[in-house]
Amino acid sequence: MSAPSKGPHQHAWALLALQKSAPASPSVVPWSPDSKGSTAIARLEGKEFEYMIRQSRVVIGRNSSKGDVDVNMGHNSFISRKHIEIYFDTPYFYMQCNGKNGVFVDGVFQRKGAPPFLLPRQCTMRFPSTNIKIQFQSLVDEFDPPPARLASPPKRKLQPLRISIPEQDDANLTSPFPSPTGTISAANSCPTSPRSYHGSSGISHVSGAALGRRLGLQPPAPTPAAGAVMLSASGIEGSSSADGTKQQFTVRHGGPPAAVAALRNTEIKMTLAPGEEYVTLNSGMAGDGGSATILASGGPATLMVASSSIKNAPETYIDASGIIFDSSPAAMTAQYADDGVTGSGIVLDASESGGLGGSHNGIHASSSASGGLLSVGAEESGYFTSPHPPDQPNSPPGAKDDSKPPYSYAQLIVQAISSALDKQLTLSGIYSYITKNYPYYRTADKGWQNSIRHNLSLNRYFVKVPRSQEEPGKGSFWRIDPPSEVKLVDQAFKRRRQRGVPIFKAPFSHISASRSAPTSPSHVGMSGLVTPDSLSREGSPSPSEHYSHDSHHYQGDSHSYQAESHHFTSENTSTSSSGVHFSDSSNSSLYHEGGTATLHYRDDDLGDAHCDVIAAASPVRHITSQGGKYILATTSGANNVGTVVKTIEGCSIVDGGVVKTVGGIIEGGVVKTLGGLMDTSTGIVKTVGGITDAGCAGGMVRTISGMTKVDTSGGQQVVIQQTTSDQTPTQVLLPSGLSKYGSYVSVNGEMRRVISANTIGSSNSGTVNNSSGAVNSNGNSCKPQKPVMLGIVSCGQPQQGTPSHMVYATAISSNNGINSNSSNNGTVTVVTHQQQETTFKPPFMQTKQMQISEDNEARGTLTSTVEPVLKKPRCDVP
DNA sequence: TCGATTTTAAACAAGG
DNA sequence: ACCTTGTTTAAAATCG
Repeated sequence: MSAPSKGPHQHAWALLALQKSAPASPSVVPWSPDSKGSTAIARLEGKEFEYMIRQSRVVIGRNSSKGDVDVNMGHNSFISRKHIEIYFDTPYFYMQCNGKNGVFVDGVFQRKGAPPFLLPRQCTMRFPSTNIKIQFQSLVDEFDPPPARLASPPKRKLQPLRISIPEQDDANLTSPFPSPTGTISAANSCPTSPRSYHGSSGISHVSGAALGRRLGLQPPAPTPAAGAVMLSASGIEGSSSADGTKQQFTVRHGGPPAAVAALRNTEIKMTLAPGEEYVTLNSGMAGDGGSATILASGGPATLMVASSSIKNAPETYIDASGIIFDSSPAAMTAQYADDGVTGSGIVLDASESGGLGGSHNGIHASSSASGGLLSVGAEESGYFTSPHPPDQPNSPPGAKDDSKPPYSYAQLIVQAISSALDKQLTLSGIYSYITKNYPYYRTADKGWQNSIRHNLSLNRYFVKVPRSQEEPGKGSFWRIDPPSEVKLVDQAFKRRRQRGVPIFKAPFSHISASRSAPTSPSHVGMSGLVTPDSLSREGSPSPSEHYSHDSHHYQGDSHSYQAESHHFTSENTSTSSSGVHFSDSSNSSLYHEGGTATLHYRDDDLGDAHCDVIAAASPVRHITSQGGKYILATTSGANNVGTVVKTIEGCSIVDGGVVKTVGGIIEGGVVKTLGGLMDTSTGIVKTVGGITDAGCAGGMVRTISGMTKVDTSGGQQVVIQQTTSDQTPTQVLLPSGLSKYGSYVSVNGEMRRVISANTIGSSNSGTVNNSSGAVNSNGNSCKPQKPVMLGIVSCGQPQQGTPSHMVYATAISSNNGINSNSSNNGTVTVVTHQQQETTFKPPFMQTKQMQISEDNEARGTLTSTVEPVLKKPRCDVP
């Protein structure tokens, strides 16, 4: 697709190559003002072109109908028409940025409209959000910009100074914060101070090291403004003096416990020798239990990541593969202005960050409530959630950026959709997610978008949801086929073998490669790794596994392989046996509720997985997934007692460090259901995905498969539907016997909260009924309104032509556990998302009444036929 | 080599 | 007229 050799318009740049070429190492030539137009005074070099500057002013941007520029970078929405102007004012070159996204000069962000920037003799400019770079090189021999205004030193070879931090005994690693401290002082010849960070008051705590293995610091934009810069990363704080001659990094406690613990008693001092551009700091920091590396490039290192700093530093660039900070205020606002994101997130961008490269990630500073935790992922946008490719510490700069992500288009789509708050995205939203998280796709080449559309259309796992009439905008929303959502999401971040790339880099290899500190306990004894080869394909479900219905669709269809092709391996993903494991449970407690984080698959060695952090405290004890979400069940603080962690639909409890349930429901400390249940007194697992009727220890196990009788006393219906309010999740109306506030209904494993009958009857606020005449528990008719629920509540996996199927419905009374006063039959009305088989019109809502004939085995069977949710009917079958 | 899967390209239609 | 969105066909590329 973006292969340089292909594509029609492939590189308008090629034209530029015709302009003229200079020797690979252009010789410095004297320049005189009257030599304009004949003698090259500077040289620009892009990926596929070279441009000799012969005039005093050059405009770099993209051609448009309004005219051409001197250096056309090709069509790219991230590049403005007149993005950069370079002009010569004897004896220096200056750069003026007019592009709305700004530009990086040697990794330093230059915002739009900033004062003219004195270019060093040689530098690299990069257009934000792209990997498009231009090398600038002055050919004027008088050229010798004064150091004081040197933006940043030209990139030279990384010459890390490695400093080992004394290791601590493992026992102490997880113990809570003793008081630490050490300093890193780095003499530095670069005299700049960061710009407008509003002083240095805020001590920032950044816990990115949880995920990261490296910390990289990049110089801030050179501004005359003085003021120290505070730096904090995982308990490391630092500052640069106003004169820029010295940097001070102080390791303190004050970050999240784990980070603090990891760093405690650590004293770090290091000095940048003259000429040194980078300092690499290896420590036994938090995170993978291995190393954390600080890369401070030649300029004054600046790091601004903290809750208190966010508003002052709306953008921080961080290497996704590690933690590389490159603070650049305003850039993000510009960059993401189109998305209405204004500075609440931190963008990761590492194309120039010390050669570590990385895809975009987002981090989001936490509130003080979490002790300065910094979570990864800006939940607000839905775009900042990001996968987390494994490090490639020794890869060349930009290599990772440029490389194609090891995910199929189907996976990317799932990633995108699942990252959205409401689990749906428009096509353009999907594009945005991908381009923001995977720099590879930021090229002007649009072929991949075609492929995305192709996938959406062909893949039956993707369902199109029409916008409501009131909703403006073009295009439908795309969702993931609800019954498959968990499975797909779970697979969405599993790497596959890179197509065309023979060597698959094992996840974790970076850890062992870079780690100088002891392996964390969770890594020790890690076993059962499988070779990536065994998963290099998006595995088809094994025949014995569930979802066998898949094979029933489109049989005989010559293109069935396409409609069915995007299989994801079927695994148990709904409980703790999902195989998802935190890579470092002992001290990586840096995840923060509301953010996102990266998990590792321990059992299959598939590398990192994305997750939404529903809740997290320290240290993380357990992770599971449910409903496409990952849940971190944790304990709190030092005593590990009694932290209740809220999850999506219920909550988990950790009691005395023992996980009682994950993703389950707890009321009054009593585990009600879901996600596996254990008698903590005996350690005996009581249920798997089931429920008990009372407290775990003494309660009778009611179900194994998460289902029990639906109470139909009074002949009332169970109505499952959603309110009209977009803010409110799906809600469930139950008969009086069950319709108690705080009750839950589970449909196909998805827990739905029960709407209080009283609430419905009295206010009817926001809760609607469908037109089927269902009534609430008071017998009052609810206001008939069009249900807006699509897809989320499903009724099992309907099979074409199958007259009945199971409905996995669980109803739980909040008061007395399972309501025993139930009859044997009931009716469940489920609003499903149907698509007509014979037409090609958009799917429509359908309400089905389904009889549940129950037995005491707590399993019901739908006796009515539900139209198969056939997603992609073909137009013509030969 | 073969089949399954995935990617790429492109034609085309509809709608804004 | 142009662009985006969406569907569909066809074929190339990958991979086990």
